[in-house]
Amino acid sequence: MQRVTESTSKSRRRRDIVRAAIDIFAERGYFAARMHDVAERAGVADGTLYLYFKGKEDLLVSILEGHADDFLARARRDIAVVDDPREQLRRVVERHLVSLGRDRALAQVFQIELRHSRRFLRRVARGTVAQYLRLLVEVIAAGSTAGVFRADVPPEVAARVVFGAVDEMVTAWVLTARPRPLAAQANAVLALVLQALEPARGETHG
Amino acid sequence: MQRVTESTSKSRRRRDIVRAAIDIFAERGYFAARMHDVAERAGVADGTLYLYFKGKEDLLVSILEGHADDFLARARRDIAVVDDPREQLRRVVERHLVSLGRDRALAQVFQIELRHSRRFLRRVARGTVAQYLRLLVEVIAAGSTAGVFRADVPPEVAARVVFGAVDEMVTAWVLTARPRPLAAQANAVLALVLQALEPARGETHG
Amino acid sequence: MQRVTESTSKSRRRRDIVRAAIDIFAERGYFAARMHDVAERAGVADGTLYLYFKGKEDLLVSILEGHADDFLARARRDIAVVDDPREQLRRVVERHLVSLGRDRALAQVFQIELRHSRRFLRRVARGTVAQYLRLLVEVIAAGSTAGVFRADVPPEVAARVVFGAVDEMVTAWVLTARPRPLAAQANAVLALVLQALEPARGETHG
Amino acid sequence: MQRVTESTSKSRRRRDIVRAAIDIFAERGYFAARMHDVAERAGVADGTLYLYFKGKEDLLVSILEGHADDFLARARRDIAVVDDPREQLRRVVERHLVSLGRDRALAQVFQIELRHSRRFLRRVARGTVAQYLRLLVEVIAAGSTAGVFRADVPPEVAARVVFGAVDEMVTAWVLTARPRPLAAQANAVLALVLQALEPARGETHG
DNA sequence: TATGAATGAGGATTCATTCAT
DNA sequence: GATGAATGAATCCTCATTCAT
Repeated sequence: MQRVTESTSKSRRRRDIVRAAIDIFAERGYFAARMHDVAERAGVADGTLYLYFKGKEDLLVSILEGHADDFLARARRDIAVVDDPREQLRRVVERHLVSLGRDRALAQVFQIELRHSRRFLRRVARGTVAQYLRLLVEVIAAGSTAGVFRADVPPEVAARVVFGAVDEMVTAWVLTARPRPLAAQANAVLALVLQALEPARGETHG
Repeated sequence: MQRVTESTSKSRRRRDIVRAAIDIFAERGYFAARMHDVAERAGVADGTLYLYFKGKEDLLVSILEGHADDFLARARRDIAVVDDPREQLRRVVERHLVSLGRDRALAQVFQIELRHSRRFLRRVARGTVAQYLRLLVEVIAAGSTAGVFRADVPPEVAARVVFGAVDEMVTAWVLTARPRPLAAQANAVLALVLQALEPARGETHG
Repeated sequence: MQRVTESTSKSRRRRDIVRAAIDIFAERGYFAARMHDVAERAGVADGTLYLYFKGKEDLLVSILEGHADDFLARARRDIAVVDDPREQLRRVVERHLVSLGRDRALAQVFQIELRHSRRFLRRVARGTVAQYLRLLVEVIAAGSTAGVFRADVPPEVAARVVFGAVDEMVTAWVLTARPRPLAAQANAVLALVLQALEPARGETHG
Repeated sequence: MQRVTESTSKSRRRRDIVRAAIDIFAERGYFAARMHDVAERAGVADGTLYLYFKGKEDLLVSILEGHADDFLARARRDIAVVDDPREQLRRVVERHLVSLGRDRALAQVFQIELRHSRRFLRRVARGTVAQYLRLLVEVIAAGSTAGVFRADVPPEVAARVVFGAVDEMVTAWVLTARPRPLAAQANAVLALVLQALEPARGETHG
């Protein structure tokens, strides 16, 4: 039992630190943020941060990894519970908008801080975004095969277009002073995205 | 006559510095780039940079403004020479891809360095991107009125979706080690974007 | 009986820690050495070190005291068992070289780590070295009286010259990658030292 | 002319910084010394130190090199002007004691700060001290050949014994609160050293 | 205009030590 | 006694910018 308590207290503290980092990074930006601020917000001493993370950069990466895995897992589950690729796409896009739409500070870190340099942008692009794109490619390819999505555009390009459209909505939302809920825009985006993927009007399946 | 020469030499030097800055920022990233590196590449002394620009940040902003205005002017001209909104959209998107596709260092600065912080991202979003979006909104709205574009989605959302899609293509290209020409992807993106904007199948104009 | 056991186990653990400290200090140097390393090498927890020593500095001082007293006691015994001051000097110098020559890590701590700052150098100089010098002064003064050592040089200076010569041999040995046994140089050093102390050629004891 | 002025002012500033470093290192010790203190003492800004030296360690090494080269050059000249190896040795030892004896702060840096770690001790041992020992070996070997120094002890050992003896005098002087002039001890040390090197009583040359 | 030497603010990180368990 | 997680003080160095020449 003691181990459970220890373990719980340890991961709780870790979570506290990550939360503090998200908020501080979102408030001041990654570069302007001082580790001391993060420690203070988390209610620990400066040195304690280094018992849980290798350094400032590791803290930023941990934010990414901690949330990206979770998002991807949920998105995969979304896909698993329905068959229609159009419905799958709808759910994934909604998940994307809802996930970030409910934590603005986290969204700021994802849309801005995690892309502050080529190195980081690349890390995100090759990690989370790459996995996300693979998911979209699968859905779109399946839709093409099933005849509900067009087949005349490479699914990789289509997936990237979908991602870019949604990602841009999130970025715009993050930059807006007093935005409407992000998820409120889901329907409009989906209307466009789903129509973009429809089989060409004359296109016949088979 | 001398004034002309001086003036010419002056603007030549300015251009040299901006070019050096683009290359250095692209190579090392904005933060890692040192003003000394820029001065050296431009073949001037450190202090000379400050005769032409207020500082490092101004140098970055100048890159944006120097190229954005030009791009926007050309895009407006593109629109002026044809009537069909679909063709207008096609030309603007192509212009976007071609403009950045022919100067990779510049594209890196646009897609990465100019977005390294919320402050800069916002500046771009409220400046160049805002104007670009207005252009797209005009085209899309005109298309809706003309019945060649759907009217059931706010043109602001549609414009942002188009921009996000194209922007994502550019970013992906910038991050690719040995990419195919950026413009080669124009047709696929346009096929998706144009279909996304088509009037809904049952939709009637008027 | 239990007290004996406890006490034994206690001093054993103390010895383990000192040994670990000697080795770690010799390997990494006093400053680079971390208390955590010492604890790990000794097989105890970090906090345990502080049950036996006041701190890092105390650990270093303990190395000095633990071995210096022993060395001085043995040197005094060496002197006690022979009468000829020349033989006494020979034995003390040999003892010096043999003592450090058989524990290279210890020698490194004595020759280097214990002198890393003026404060420490002074501590050694006023403690162990001062006692050692007194011993040499006694021997040399006795030799002068007995007419076997010169009397025209202050015994304090002579003692310091002897110490300096031997100390330098040890330091050189400590810095050599694959040295010959330190004691192998005893004869050459002694030949020089003993001749240095001989009565001047024309000098008569009177 | 301007270049001369520039160059002069530059090397003057360099000298000022080195002087400040010697004094600060001697006062507080290398580790306790803060670069800010050195800058303040030298009358320059913190950053200026880094225009002349790579860092704190380079500053320490520069003290060594700046003075060691000079000392060695002078010692070589001392040797060149007399023929008798005994007189040569006398002059070198006197030079050693006088050089350090006239700048106590410098002597502290040489005897203590430059030996604060195995790395530094080794650097000194392989650099300046090694060259110094070579010098002594030459003198001693020449003396052996000439029959004025004993030949039954390796000149390398003899040189090291001489160095050790003198070095220890300097260290003791550095540690003394209100010492007599260091050079005052030259004669006593030389009396010992020179007698140590005399040909063995029965030894015949050739 | 051009130069480039000088300036000085600013923060991540380490690790000896403590003390609640 | 033993543990080891938590503490927090303390500083070197970089580099954008200035300004005397």
